[in-house]
Amino acid sequence: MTDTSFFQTIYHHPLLKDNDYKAIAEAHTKIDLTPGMLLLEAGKTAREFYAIEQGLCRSFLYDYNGNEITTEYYCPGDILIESFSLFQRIPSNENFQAIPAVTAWKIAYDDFQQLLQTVEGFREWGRNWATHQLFVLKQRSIQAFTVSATDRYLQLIATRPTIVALSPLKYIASYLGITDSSLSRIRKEIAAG
Amino acid sequence: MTDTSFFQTIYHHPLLKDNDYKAIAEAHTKIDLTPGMLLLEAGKTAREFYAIEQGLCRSFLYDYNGNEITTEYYCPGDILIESFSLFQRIPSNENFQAIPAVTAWKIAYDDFQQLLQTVEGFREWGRNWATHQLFVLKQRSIQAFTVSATDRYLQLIATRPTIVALSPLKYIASYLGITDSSLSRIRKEIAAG
DNA sequence: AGCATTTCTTGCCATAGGACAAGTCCACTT
DNA sequence: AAGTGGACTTGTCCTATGGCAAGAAATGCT
Repeated sequence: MTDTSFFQTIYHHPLLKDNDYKAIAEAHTKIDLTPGMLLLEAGKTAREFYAIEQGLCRSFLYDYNGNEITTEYYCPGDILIESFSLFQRIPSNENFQAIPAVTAWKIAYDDFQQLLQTVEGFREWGRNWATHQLFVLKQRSIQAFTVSATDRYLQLIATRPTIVALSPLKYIASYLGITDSSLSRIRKEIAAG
Repeated sequence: MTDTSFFQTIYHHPLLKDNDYKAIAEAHTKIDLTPGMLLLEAGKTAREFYAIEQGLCRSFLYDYNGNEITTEYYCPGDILIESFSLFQRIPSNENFQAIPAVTAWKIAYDDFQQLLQTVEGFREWGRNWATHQLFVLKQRSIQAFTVSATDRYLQLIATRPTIVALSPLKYIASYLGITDSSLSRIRKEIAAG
C-alpha cells in the first residue's frame, strides 16, 4: 500500500481522487540529496522536476559582475522546476541546488506528460499551479521596487521561515537584492529596534 | 477578403496555415482607443485581451505609498492581457491604459477558447507565448537587481525605442523603479557623457 | 584538540537615488 | 492673449546601500 498523503498536499485539487493519487505517487521516485548537491546545472537541459519533502533548495545564477544571485527558494511542499528548460528542451540559465540535506520526489518529463494526459484533475492542478507561479513572480518583482530591503526581509521571516532557518545569510542577501554586509546591518537594526 | 497579415506577425507559428489565420482574424474586432483610455480597471475582471497594432499601452498600479507604478508596456505587435484575471476570472490588480491614441484588435475570452480548441497551431502558439512571458518576466526581475537604473534606461532605448518615443518620462521612471527626478538626472548625465 | 575555511559582523568612506520644493517649458482651454 | 495645468528639470539635503578590509564566530577537517 503506497502512502499518498505527501502527494495529496503537493498536488492538491478537488478533482483528484484516491486512485489518481496512487498513480501520481507511482510516477515519483524518492531521492536524497546531500548538502550542496546540484539537481540541475546551468547549461544542461532539465529532464525531470521535483517535489520537495524535507530540507531546502535554491536556484541561482551569476550576474554580469560574476556575483552569485539566489533567484528562488524551494521549501518542503514546493515544486522545484525549471519549466522553460523542461518544456522547451533548452539549456537552463540557472543552477538548482540542495542547501542542507534534502528529501525529494522526482518525476520524469515523460511520466509527467502521461499524468497530464490521463488524469483530468492533474491537468487542472497544473494549470492552476502555472498561473499561480506567474502571479507570485509578478508580485515579487513588484515588491522588489516598492518594498524596502528591511521590509522584504521581515516579510521573508514572516511568510517563509523555513528559508531563514535553513539558508546561509549570504544566499538570502542576494535573494533580497542586497549584499551580505547590508543584510547583516539590517539584522542588527531589527534586533535593536 | 480579410487581410490577415497583421495576425500572421502577432500569432506567428509554423503550424498555422492561411485558413487558420482567417479564423483568427475573424475572431478579432478592431478597436480605437483615445489617449489615456482604460482597457481594464483594477478591481474589474478581464473578459477579453488585445493585440496592439499602433500606439502604446501600459499597465500600472499603486504601491503602498500611493505612487503610481508602471509595471509593463505593450508595443505594436504585443499582446496585452491580464492572464491571471482572464483565466481565473478574478479581479485585476492592475490598470491597463492607452498612452497615445491606440489601434488594437480585441478578442473575447470565449472566442479565444474556441480557437484554442479548434486550431492546433494556435494552441501551440499559446503555450510558447505563455512560456516566453514567464521567461521575460523572470529576466526583468533579475535585471532589476543586477543592472543599474542608467543601464536599464539605456537598454530600454536600445531594445524598445517605441516606449521611449511615446511614453511620458514619469511613466518610464516608475517602470525602471526610480523617481522622475532621478530619471531626469540620468538623462542629463547620458547627454553629457 | 587544533588548524583552516567559511560565514557573519563591523567600521569607514563613497555613491546612487529619494524627498521636497521651486522653476521652466509647453500644450490646451476659453 | 492670458490662464491653467501637466511635464520635465534642477537644487539642496538626506538616507540606504555598496565596496573594501579587518575582525569575530562558527563550522568542518585531520
